[in-house]
Amino acid sequence: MFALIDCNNFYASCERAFNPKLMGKPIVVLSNNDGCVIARSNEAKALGIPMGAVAFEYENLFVDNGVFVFSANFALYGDMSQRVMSILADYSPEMEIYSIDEAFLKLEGFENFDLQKHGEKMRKQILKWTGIPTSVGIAPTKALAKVANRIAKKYTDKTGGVYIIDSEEKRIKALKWLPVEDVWGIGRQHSKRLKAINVNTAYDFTLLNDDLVRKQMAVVGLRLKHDLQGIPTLDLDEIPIKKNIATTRSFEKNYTELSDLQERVSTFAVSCAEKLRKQQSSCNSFMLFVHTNGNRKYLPQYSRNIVVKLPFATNSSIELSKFALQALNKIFRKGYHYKKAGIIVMDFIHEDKAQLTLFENSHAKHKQLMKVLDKINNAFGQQKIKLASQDLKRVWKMKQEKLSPRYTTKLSDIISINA
DNA sequence: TCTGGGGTCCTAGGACCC
DNA sequence: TCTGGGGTCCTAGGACCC
Repeated sequence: MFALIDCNNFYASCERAFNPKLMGKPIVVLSNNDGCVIARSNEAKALGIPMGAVAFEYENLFVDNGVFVFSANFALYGDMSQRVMSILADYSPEMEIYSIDEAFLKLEGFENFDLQKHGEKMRKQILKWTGIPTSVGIAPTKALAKVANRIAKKYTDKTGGVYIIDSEEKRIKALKWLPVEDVWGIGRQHSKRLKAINVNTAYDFTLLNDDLVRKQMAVVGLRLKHDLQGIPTLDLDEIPIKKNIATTRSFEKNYTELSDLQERVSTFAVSCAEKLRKQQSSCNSFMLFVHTNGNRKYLPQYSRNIVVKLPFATNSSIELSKFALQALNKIFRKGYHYKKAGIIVMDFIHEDKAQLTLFENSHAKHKQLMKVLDKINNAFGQQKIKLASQDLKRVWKMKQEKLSPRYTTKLSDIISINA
């Protein structure tokens, strides 16, 4: 059996965990630059605030309904996620961290366990130790565990937050209940096409013949169908080494000068290099893009990307930044209002297995240097040591007007309690 | 004034090889 | 009238996820 544990309204719940006054109150969390809504508490959902709502368009509704609004506090959410995951790791030797707020556990050899109790115990412990409410779905396949999780979440009172699909009747009942567009792996495009041929529920989908599914949705769709039928097809992905890493940002205002973009791009490159080193990868190529604000149709638009094949694999901040700035010079055009840029590094190789070339190689001393750099930045806070090409003065500032304290990762932000 | 950021996988088609 | 058959690698684009 597989269990899927999903944190309920994760970002909103993190904010609430440190601020009990928010219990039962509507909460929304905004994206970077306070742009749009990326998380909502149940109370906020009930007010009809959709996912992705543009914040300034909903300002009145927020005020009128006493909605508590937060800027995204990823330092807090990341740390809370780690706490939840480390608790879950004790519940099975095989675990896949699927996203910041979800994990699959493989329950192999748990035949003599009462899985309902096992699930309830997880929920209880996570809630007690972190303050985060969760839902648990358990089923013979990953896709069915997703379905079970949905039921557990929707009918928390009835299910105790844990739902198990362990019989054919339950499987069919669950699939008939689930609209096809809510199936994990069936998005907007596919569900539109499926509905056109009168496939409205997950159950209808499992009745289609293989060839049709294969033709319309490729092997991905076919695997999903089998998994929903209860034939285990998707297995745990245990050690996810990333194949691409990106650092991209919208700017708080428009940039017109090359020098402004240079500072930001250099910082994006440094951030990508740090993430590469964290998983011991080096990249062989990267893509840099810049573009203007697509929502400002009356301004001249410009959007360009450039893919750069590096002469050697690297994860050195210095080298990556240098190449990124060269690339920026190639695609920058004067006279535009730039709103967003980013770097995506690709084509990875283990940092120790990089092929040496005859003429040019990653600077040998950089490896040591980066080690020291990471150590210092880890100990004294991110960005303590920067490259000169980065934003040393840091004149820019992300719009984060409603940022909560970093309760768990910053010494000065830790709550004091008078007892 | 104001519109996020990060990933994965698959397929078709082109360029190239023999 | 009629123009082969088998590969690989790469890229862009589309679909999906959180």
